[in-house]
Amino acid sequence: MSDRRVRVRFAPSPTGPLHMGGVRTALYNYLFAKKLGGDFLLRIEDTDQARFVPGAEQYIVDALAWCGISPDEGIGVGGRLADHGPHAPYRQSDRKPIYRQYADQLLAAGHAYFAFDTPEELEAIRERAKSAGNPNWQYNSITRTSMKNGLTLPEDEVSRLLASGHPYVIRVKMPRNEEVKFEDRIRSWVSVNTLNLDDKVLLKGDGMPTYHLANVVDDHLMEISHVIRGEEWLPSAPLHVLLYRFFGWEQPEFAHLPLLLRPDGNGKLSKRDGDRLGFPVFPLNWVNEETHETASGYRERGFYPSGFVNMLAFLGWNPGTNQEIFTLDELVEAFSIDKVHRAGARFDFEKATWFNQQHLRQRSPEVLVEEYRAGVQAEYGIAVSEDFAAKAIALFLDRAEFVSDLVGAAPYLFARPDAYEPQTVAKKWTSESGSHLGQLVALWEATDYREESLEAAFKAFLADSGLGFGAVGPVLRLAIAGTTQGPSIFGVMELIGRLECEARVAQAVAQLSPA
RNA sequence: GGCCCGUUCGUCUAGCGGUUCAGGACAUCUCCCUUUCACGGAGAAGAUCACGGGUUCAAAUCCCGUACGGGUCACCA
Repeated sequence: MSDRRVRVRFAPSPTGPLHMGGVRTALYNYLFAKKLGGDFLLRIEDTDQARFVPGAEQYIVDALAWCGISPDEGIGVGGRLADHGPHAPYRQSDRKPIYRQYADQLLAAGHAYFAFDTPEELEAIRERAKSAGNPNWQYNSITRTSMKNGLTLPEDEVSRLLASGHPYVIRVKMPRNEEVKFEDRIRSWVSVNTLNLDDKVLLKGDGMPTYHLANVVDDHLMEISHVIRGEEWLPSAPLHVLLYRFFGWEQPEFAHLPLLLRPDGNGKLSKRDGDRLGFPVFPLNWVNEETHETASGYRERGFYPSGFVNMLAFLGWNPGTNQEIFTLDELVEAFSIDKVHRAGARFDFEKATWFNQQHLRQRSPEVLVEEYRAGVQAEYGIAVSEDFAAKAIALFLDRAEFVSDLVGAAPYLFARPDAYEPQTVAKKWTSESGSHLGQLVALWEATDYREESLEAAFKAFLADSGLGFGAVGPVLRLAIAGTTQGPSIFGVMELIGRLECEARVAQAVAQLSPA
């Protein structure tokens, strides 16, 4: 549109935890801004005081910080819950005094008017209309002529009502029959006739602006160049276009993002879907203060922010190449708003875990070692060495999607088996098994107890005794790990060491081949 | 219901008038590797590009209808 500096904003309302759809909206804004060398701001839209939820703002800031989506301006810069930037404050409740003058400006220009109808009166009218067969009564260019407002009341009556403190709102005076067109960056031209639009409230009875006024005023004041938001805003975009026109302001470019759909059935993914579908819908855990219920988050589920963000980016966007694994910085480089898909994207948790698996494998070894050690400490209360961690990771990385898999998949690295897989015992453990293991233990005694040596000695034993791998291998696994699943058993043995291995063999023999 | 938006394998998507009887990824299945489980490798199956009309020498790609899906219709964002 113009050559002004790219400035975008993410403007959530603190009515609860931010869900993943919101995070994706923030992400696309961020990617767009960073790709174009612009600014990404976080503004809090808390004009509805009734719906304010304590902790929600902090949650939003924390969630974005975890994802690495860092605001340049507004709230949450540096992960802190404070205003930062030349257009402060960035919390709309703190900007309350600003909006009135703009509503007055519209009033003076004849683009808005006072309305004195109470919520109760409106409710009654809607009820009446509904029973008369009109399910959707609107305060619009037709009905306003029979309502209690600045357009129908005599001037002195309006002044009297205003002076007497009668509650009122300020509504936009929607033009009667006009085609409003704007070019959406993702959907191309969108056009709506004002016949279908109503006289939306701009300034509420409590003096607070509604979203429509606040968003237009703030976007203008904060020099926002592109409004990138969810598709649920598309129906009210024409109103916003009209407001820019009424104010005589340059209109930002619009881009309405496709919605995230539920994996089951239909409809958009909502906060209420929570854990009901077996996966988190929030980036971070959220504890409901009233019910004390916890809604689970991707972070606590073991996701890396990079994997989570990568997955989100691909829900509705694609670089046009076959590359799917991206870091945040790579996403910035590859991102283009024009490649955002138009249709809603159904979320698939399995693919989400695949993304994390890919990111797990791309972790640097040093970082992974530290994550592993911390995980083992937390899970088993054991401090393992870096060397141990590195070896364990090498052994288990191929079968893990999360760090927690690395830690949790092998409890037998940290404790003796307390049970032996019954099916395998029944199938593989014979009267000879104890003797075989005894001979192996003796053979291994002479080795350095490294994976290769253990395996070599094992093979030599098989050759000498004429036994097949199947006769002894599973038995050995059983004795050491209790299960037949897992990586090279010799690698596991090296890790846990000779003493422990011998003790485990003794335990298995005692339990499975009682003398 | 009105208005708006959308519709390519089960899912996420590539494709922006011809070189595509549609490519990739996840999931599924088969085989190989591994006498385990994974990983990896090779392959298979899976989309008459929602349907119907046009436009064009030529359409998944452009236009119009229809169907279906979604969003939205508050002094909520």
